[in-house]
Amino acid sequence: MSLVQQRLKFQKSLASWYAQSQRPLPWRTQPSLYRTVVSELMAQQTQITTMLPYFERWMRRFPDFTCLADAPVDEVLKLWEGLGYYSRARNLHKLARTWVAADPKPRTREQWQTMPGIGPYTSAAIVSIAFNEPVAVVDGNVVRILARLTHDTRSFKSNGEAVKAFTPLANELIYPKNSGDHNQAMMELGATVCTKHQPQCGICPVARLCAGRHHPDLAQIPKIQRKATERVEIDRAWVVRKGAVLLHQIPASAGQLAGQYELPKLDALAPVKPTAKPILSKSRSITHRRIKENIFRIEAPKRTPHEHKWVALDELESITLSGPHRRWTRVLLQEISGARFLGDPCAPQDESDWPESLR
DNA sequence: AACACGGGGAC
DNA sequence: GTCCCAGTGTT
Repeated sequence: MSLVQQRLKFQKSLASWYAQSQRPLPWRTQPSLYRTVVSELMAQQTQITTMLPYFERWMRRFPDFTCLADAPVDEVLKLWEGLGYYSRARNLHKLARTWVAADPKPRTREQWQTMPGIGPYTSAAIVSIAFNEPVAVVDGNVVRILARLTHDTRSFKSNGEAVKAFTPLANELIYPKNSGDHNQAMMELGATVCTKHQPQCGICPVARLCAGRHHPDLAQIPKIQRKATERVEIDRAWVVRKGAVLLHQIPASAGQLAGQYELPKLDALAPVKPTAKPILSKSRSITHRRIKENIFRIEAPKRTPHEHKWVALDELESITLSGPHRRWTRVLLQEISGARFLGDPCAPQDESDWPESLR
């Protein structure tokens, strides 16, 4: 008997488990279209426990589409600060303005998918939860559950391949009378029972329908190939003179961050690496690369190198620091100037947010 | 199809 | 350290 043939049992077992065992998340206990949209955007690539306090704070400040649409973008970004993937906040803000202006309001999946920040996953989540449209969501949780239920040991080239592979089955299994809860139940099961590490088959409501249940390799499913993480280390210089900081302007010929400013690379200014420890070390990830940046405090060079420029503090608001360095450059700037970069949503406002080395 | 985009939780 | 998280937009 295939899983699809037993889908009624599957749906029923899942639904009654979800009714009893779901976590009381704020967009479930007090549902609305707006809260559904905000929660789905915030939850993209972000664990629920991480975004939960942000969601509560957001709802206090922006309780509905209109309040959000009326807010300045800087304030929107400020409340998103720390969550990462800031284009989500910009898109959510744009979406609110679009939604308020729309008449009639978007309703179908196709209409929602034209909204900024809304792709195949989020459009399915919104229309199934808010409008009971029978469309399956397929995220990392659903892929993991379905691969294990069918004991699918294939190796997928990417997450996108895996999502594509399991979308038809996910749609076969959906419970059309309550597709919103069905979708949320699938994700809840993946988040709390069918977890990547140590799946809790003993309490799984659909264990008896699971082909992978008794296989020792269950926790290795699904197999999704990842590019090896490449590690890169970059040393940068922190040079201050008379209330100005030395920055490097990325050439206009550069592809991505052309014209923007960044902290200078250390070897462009100092022939030998300082013996003192860096005043700041931060790592960041971009796709398969892990970049560690060390910032050293050094003395001003005799000559200002090509493409470098002294930027006075009162000019700083008018230049664009390249995204990756923005937050930490502002922190350092704040230290020397004592200024509060109130206009910069990425600048930590409290001393407690500063790195240890600067307090 | 591949890559940029963040920061943190869990192991 | 590693992997992954209620993915989307751009090239």
